[in-house]
Amino acid sequence: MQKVLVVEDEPDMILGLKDNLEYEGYDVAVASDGEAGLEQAFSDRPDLILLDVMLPKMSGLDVCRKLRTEGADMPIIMLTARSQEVDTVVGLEVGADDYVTKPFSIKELLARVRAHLRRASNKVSEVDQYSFGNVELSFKKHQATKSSQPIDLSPREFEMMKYFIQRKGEAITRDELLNDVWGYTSFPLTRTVDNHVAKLRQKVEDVPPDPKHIITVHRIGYKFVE
Amino acid sequence: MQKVLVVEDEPDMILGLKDNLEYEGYDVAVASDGEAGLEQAFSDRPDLILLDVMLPKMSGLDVCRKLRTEGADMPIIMLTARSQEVDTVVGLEVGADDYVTKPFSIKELLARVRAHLRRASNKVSEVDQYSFGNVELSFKKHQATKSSQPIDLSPREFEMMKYFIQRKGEAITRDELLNDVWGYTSFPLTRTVDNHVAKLRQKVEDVPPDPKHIITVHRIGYKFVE
DNA sequence: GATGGCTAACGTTAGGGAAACGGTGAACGT
DNA sequence: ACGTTCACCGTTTCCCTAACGTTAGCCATC
Repeated sequence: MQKVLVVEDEPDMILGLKDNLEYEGYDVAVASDGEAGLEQAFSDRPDLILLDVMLPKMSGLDVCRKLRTEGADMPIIMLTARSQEVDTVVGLEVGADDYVTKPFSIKELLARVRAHLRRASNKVSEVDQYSFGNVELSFKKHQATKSSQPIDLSPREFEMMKYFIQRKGEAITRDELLNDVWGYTSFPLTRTVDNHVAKLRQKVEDVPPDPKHIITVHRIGYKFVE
Repeated sequence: MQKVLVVEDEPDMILGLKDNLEYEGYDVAVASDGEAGLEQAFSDRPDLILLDVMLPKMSGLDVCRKLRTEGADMPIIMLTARSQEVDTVVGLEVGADDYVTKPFSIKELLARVRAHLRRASNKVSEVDQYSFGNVELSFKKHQATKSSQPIDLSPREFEMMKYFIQRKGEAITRDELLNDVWGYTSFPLTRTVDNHVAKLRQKVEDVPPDPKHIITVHRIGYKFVE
C-alpha cells in the first residue's frame, strides 16, 4: 500500500484530505507543522507528500527545499492559497513537482496524486513504433496500418493505444484511463471510455465483436494483449 | 540518452534544474564553477550546456567563448539574472545560442532545451535542394518552381518548407513550428501557423483544398509527405 | 451440480454540440 | 508594396452523452 504524508495545520483540511486519501486506498500520515513534517518525511518514507505552504514553525517551501537537499526524491505537491500564489520559479528552486491552489477540487487533487505516484513508480520509456497482430502504429507520424492498409485513428485513439501498449498485459480501470489519457483537467463519464474502446476495436480488431487484443476485464476495465 | 551539462553555483537552482531535466529523461551532469564547467564540457561531451553567467573562478561568458574557440559546437543556453542583463551583442560574440533571464519559467526553459537539441540533431541533414511532386526548391538560391514555372515564396515560407522537409513524415505541432521556425523571441498565435500553411498550400499544392503534401493532423498540427 | 432467471456491466449506434481547421480580408510595421 | 499577423465566419471533425440491445456473473431453485 502506498503511503501519503499530509503536512497541514488546519484541522478541517486535514480531515478532508485524510478521509479522501484513505478512501482511495492510501496509507495516510499527518504532520501539523513544518518541523514535524520534515521529521516524518524521513522516518515514515512516504511515497508522496502533500505540503501546505503556510505552516507553523517552518514554511512549506523550506521543508521542500530541505527535503531535496537531503536527497529525498518522492513527488511533492504543494498546496497554496490563492492569495499567496507562489511563482513557479520559487517552485523550481525548492524542487516541488506540482502546485495546487486552494480552494481546489478534491477530485482533481486525487487525480494528481495518482498521476504522480504512477509516474514515479513507472518511468517507462516512450514508444515510437509498435506492431501487434497485423496492425502497425507509428506515433511520431500519427500513422496506422492494418494488413498494410492505412487506418484512420483520431488523436484520442492514438493516445489510448499508446497507453494500452505501455501497460500491456495489465488490467486497466476506466478511471485510470481517464486520468492518464484524458488528463486531470476534464472529467467525462467512465462510459465514454467504453465508447472509445468500441471504436478502437472496430478499427483494430479482425472481428470487433470477438476482440483478441483489447480485452474486456469484467467489472474492472480493459487490458491490451499483443 | 542525451546529456545536459548544468554549470551553476547556487545549490537550489542546481537541484531544481537537475530534477526537472532528469524527469524529462536527460542524463544530467553538474559543474559548480566556471573552470569545472569548462573541463567537464570537454570530458563529458554533453549534447547541450546550461551556463550561468555569474560563476566563481571564471565567468560564463568566458567559458562560452573558450568552448567555441576550442571548437565545441553543442548548443549553449546562458542563464542571466535580470539585473545583469547581458547585451545580445556580447552574446553573439561569445557564441551562445540562447539566453534565458532569471527568474524563468521552468516549462519554457525545458521547451528551449528540447528545441535546441532537436535542431542540433537535425543539423546533419541540412538540405540545399529538394523536390517533390512537381515542385522544386533551392534553398541557397531562395528559388522555387512548380511545373517549371517559378513561384514566389516568402522567407518564412521557405523556412517552413525546409523544416517540413527535414522532418518529413512526422506529425509536427504548431508549437514546434513556432519554436523552431519562428524562434523563441516572438510569440505569434498558433493560428498564424495555419495561415502560413494555407498560403503554402496555395502555392505548392495542385489542388490546395485537397492537399497531398502538407497534410493536416487533427488536434496536432501538420505533416509533410513527399 | 445443473438450470433458469435476475441484475449489473458491457457493446453498439446515432446525434448534438463544441472545438479545431480553412480561407478571406483588414491592420500593422518595415 | 510586401510580408506578417490577427480577426472573423463557414465548414469539418471529433468527442461526449444518451439510449437500447446484449452479455456475463450470481443466486435461488430443482
